[in-house]
Amino acid sequence: MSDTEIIERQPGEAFDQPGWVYERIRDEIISARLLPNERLKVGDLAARYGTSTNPIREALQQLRGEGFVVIEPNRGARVRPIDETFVRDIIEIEVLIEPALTKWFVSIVDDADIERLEAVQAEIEALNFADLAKHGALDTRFHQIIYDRHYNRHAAELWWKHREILRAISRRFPTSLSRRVAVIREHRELIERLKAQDAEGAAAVVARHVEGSGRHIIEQMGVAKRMAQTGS
Amino acid sequence: MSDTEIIERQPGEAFDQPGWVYERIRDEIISARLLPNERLKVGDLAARYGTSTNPIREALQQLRGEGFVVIEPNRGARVRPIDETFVRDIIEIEVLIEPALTKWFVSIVDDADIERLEAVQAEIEALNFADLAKHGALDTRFHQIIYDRHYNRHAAELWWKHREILRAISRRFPTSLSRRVAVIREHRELIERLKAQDAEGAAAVVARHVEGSGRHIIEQMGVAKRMAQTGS
DNA sequence: CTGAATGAGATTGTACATTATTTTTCGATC
DNA sequence: GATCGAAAAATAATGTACAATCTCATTCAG
Repeated sequence: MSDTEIIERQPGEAFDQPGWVYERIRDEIISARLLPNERLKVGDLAARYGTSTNPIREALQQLRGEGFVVIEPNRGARVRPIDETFVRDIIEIEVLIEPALTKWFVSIVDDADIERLEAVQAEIEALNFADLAKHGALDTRFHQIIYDRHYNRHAAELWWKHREILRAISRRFPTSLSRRVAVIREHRELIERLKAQDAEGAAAVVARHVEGSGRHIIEQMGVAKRMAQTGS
Repeated sequence: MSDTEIIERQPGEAFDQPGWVYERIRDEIISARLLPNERLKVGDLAARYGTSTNPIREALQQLRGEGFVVIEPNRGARVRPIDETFVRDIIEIEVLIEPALTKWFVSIVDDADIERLEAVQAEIEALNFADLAKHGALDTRFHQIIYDRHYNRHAAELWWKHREILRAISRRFPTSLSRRVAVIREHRELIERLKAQDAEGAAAVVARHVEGSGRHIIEQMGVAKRMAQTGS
């Protein structure tokens, strides 16, 4: 572990429910505060989070199930690297899934859906990327309107899981100007296609949207990596 | 829990490694011996498997991460239903992913790959569904040849996870004659398309193959359900 | 009949014992 | 004197036992 600070459990926040340790470790992995392939010793983590070892062990098992951690028998847990390759892999899957989900949405979309999409989109444009975390939340909500109603819960969950990873990663980086423009434009285009009941067109827009988002994140990760190499 | 038999840990088998409890519970969920939505009490399970509660708790957390179990805070774990809907959802995702993986495979396939595929296919045809479990293993190996070499490890893992679920489910049911014929035919077709470097054709065959496999499993599940209703 | 108190049952957290692995030490051999 | 290897100590994972907390059902007073 790079630094050995102790994380306090403050009663005010959501630090009481079982599972708060899981949230923290997961966040530290995704946000790269825990380095790729770093060993995760239950003793260390327990001291760090001020708990006994059991909550740590259970959190690590859950993270293993989700693929964030690799555990070898009798040898403990390691951080699975969240690198450009990982993002590329996720994006490739999303490029397949999201258009498919969108296509079906066209067949059930109604006026209320459109209104909600336009409302969120208006918020996004009003915010104009001033607050990255908030933008991420809004953008998630935008797409969630489309995917939440889908009958395929498994696919929607998979999207959600991938979404959270990508959101956590991109929280670390600025959004380029060209990307900002593209996001706004593609969202508007998507709404238009949905209004026009154009399933193929909507799917195509989403595919571009996802791919562009992935490319942008990977680029930013590359920049950050080069900065880290030359900087320190 | 329907029956309260105690599962012995026999040293001969793989019953010693940490994680053997996980395997067992997972298997019992997929094979429907643990009923959908059934409560999973750590105390009961510990008694059943002859361990203390910790291994159970960790297994449940891992299963939660994988989506087989749902845990509510302070209310314990429940079996996520593995029903027709679940299978349909998985298949829909696989219909998207597997053709994409196959397409890429066409661009790197060599003679050795083809030979391996043909060898496994020969084994499958020789066995001719005489042993369902063995057929499942062979069929998995067949497709694994194609997916294992893919650069997108995340997609390959997803396929593997889905594959294991479907294999465990279909292990419970017989394979209809028409499905047997279709499996053999489609495998042969796939090999032909791969030989011909026909990416689109290969992808189309795989899409049909996956869809047919899903349809068959769902049908069998429906039959079994109706039998259970009238039978008992 | 409603609703708060109570108690059983189950989950979650803590402490410790056991077992496996890794590192270190020490001695034999080249 | 250096190096390789085996034994032993240290470190960490895994398993067991138990305490504390939460939930839910039941009971009993108003």
